[in-house]
Amino acid sequence: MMATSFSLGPVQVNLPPGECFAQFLQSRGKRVTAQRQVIVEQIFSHHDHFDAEELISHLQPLITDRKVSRPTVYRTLSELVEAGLLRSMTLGGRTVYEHDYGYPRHDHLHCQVCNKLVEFHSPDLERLRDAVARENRFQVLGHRMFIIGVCADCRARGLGKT
Amino acid sequence: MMATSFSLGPVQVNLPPGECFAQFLQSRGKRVTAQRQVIVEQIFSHHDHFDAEELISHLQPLITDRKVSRPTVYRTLSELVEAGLLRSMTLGGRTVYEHDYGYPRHDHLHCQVCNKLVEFHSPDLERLRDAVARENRFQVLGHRMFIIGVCADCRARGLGKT
DNA sequence: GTGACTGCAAAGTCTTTGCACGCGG
DNA sequence: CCGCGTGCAAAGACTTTGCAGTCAC
Repeated sequence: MMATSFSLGPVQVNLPPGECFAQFLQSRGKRVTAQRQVIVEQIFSHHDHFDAEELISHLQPLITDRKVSRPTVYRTLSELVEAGLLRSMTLGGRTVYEHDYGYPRHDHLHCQVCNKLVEFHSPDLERLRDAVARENRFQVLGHRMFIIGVCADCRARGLGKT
Repeated sequence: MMATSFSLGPVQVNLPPGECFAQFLQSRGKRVTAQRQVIVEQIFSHHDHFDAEELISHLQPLITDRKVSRPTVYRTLSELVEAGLLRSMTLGGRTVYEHDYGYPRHDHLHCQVCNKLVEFHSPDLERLRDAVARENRFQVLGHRMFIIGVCADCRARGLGKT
């Protein structure tokens, strides 16, 4: 029985994200600082999509107390992507992040009205991707797929009729 | 036999892009100005992907002569997207445009090394998209799919080995 | 101890906006 | 001639960088 309400369900992982990040840092001769720890903790305390600004607003008290600064948040986000803990995508000009550790690969439906991101997973999409890449003699590193549209809620509210 | 070298081949259209844009403008009570005309002409003079900065550099003489300004280029690009003549996507923080008039719908392989965009078309992808959207009760407006990888050229040059 | 990390302030990059003049319809 | 469109300058949104003090190891 699952206590989580993730739409795709968690994936088996050995270490909590913080540990994993610490190992990554150590393997690079980087340091495990209070700032990096608190940022990872905040990020993995719940599953959602977020951008730097949203993360910063969640860290607001720490920012105000000068315990964490805006540049450090940006710097740490890059490191987390490097470490494979986060995935990043660009959505309407800003960089949006999501968990890529303890969470299955997936793609998104993007509601143009409420800006919501809904996740889905499709093995067929990956097969299609690999086939196309093969035809074009591309080495696949990954992909990004967004289905753009209007979600059921917004349609129900009559906001998608335009 | 085709004289064009487009990777996907042109599509039948009634009007040249400039005409089409003029009609769009008129239908909205907007004006057909010299600036708008020269910008559309430049954009559709050859088929490629470009961002605002690249377009501006192609228009450099006109910019220097104060015949066209940077804000006008941005404003016109938005109008062309609205008019359905261009499609836009965000790639690494900047907005990239491509023809969406007289050219078939397609998706892209994106080479991480040389930054090249290679086009492909897959009806299967659209079917998959529609099926996923239906499952999630989304009204489909479109999609964006990027296959991220390393192109054959870059791999041949040994640049994809990391 | 020493060098990586941080906060701060400032700069960068891309894009948008306010405004007064100019020109299309 | 009305008012949309323009160039200009400036602001804006988001992100990065230079630097000197600080802290992890």
